[in-house]
Amino acid sequence: MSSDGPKQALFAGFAELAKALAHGHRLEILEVLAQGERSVEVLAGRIGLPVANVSQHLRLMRRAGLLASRRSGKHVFYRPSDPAVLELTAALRRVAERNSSEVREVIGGYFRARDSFEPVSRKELMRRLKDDSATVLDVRPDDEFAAGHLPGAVNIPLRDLERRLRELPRSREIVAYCRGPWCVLAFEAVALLRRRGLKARRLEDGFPEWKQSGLPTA
Amino acid sequence: MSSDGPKQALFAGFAELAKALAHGHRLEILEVLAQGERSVEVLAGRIGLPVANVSQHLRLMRRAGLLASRRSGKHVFYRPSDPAVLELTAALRRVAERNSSEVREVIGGYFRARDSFEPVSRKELMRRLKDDSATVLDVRPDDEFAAGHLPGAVNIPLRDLERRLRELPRSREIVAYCRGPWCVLAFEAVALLRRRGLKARRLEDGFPEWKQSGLPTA
DNA sequence: CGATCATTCAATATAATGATTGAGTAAGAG
DNA sequence: CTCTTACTCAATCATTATATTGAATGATCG
Repeated sequence: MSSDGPKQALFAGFAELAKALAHGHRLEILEVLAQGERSVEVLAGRIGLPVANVSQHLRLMRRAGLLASRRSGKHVFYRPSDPAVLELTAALRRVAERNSSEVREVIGGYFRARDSFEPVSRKELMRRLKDDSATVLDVRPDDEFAAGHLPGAVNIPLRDLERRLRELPRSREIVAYCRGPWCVLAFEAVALLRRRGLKARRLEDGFPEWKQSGLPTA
Repeated sequence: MSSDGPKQALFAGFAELAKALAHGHRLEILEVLAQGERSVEVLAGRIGLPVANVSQHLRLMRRAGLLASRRSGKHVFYRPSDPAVLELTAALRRVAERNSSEVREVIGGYFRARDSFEPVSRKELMRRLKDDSATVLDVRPDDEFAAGHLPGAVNIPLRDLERRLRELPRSREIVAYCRGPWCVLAFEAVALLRRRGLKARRLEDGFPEWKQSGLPTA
């Protein structure tokens, strides 16, 4: 795995870590785990892959040092081994947004169309929470909501949003969020709400970023 | 390259970027390029690989968005496309230092032995530059020194250090630095200087980090 | 223009990675 | 103790990555 000198050995070690990140499914797994620890089975269901395959990816990431796991009864729960792991994925995202033509294309094509208005910053949302001038909507699945969410947030998973529209105020502005800056759920939610005539905007990123920036959670 | 939804397309794009980082030689190339732009040939010589091989790696990284290039006469010069790229490699390093057992082993085995005293922080070095209580030693090759260095630094490439020892003061403390936090050159330099009875310590990281933190350069 | 130099491209062999399948293991339930 | 559940491991095959070689391109210089 390592060549001769300590220099090469170090770079090989860094490269191992990067390899562990270098797969779409693994990044997707990491995004879900950023919401809170999960069992292999739940993860597999969430991202639509066979359990054995997810188990392989998890093992690889654990070996590389990205993940930690604990056993509780029949279940094994995985989680990011370190907050620095989330900073690493954030750094990856930032570079990709700005410098990867493929990524910029997707952003320009899909996301831009659904987000004609500016997203709400964390700071601005904090202000609006204080003077109670916005309804915060969490569109993640309920188990992720249960593992932690923004203070005062209402949880309506995206798949239920259409038939539970009446639970939302028509006059107040709604701020939707989900797993992270490019999580599709919040984009879809905002688009749906606007089509139905509600005032909706999107939080600039998701729950993990909110939590990591030290803001209060529930 | 991308599967169905925009979500998968995005993750695939992020993964492409991570793949471009996921090779020891490519990280080594990036470390050199972090010092300043370089031609393919010089790079190949610096890290000891065939030119064609380096060219392949460079093309791959440029396509992924990590690098930019410009042609000048017969030479093509490559450089990191964005300061965020260096932040990304720094994030990778941080996670590896703390969570990769392989990396921790190399650090514990090789580097720790050569660095029994604490490294000097950028802040501390700034203070000591102001009251002129330390000699700053840049042990990188002269072309990297020429492309930018710490103010007042003396350049003695590591390979010349032994025979140019008399150029260094025996009474003042010497602070050595090179390309980055785990660059071997500075470690070796400090070890050599101490063996010869000089007072030497290592800067906590290298020139790119100094520059990126906004401190003055020459 | 032809020679030379720096770089890239194309072709190839070798090696590593990823998904799938089915068997294996650990913990709890009955 | 056996059965079920949740996960991991091992083996396979298809795909993709890497290094090497030699040929092709692009730019300068005599």
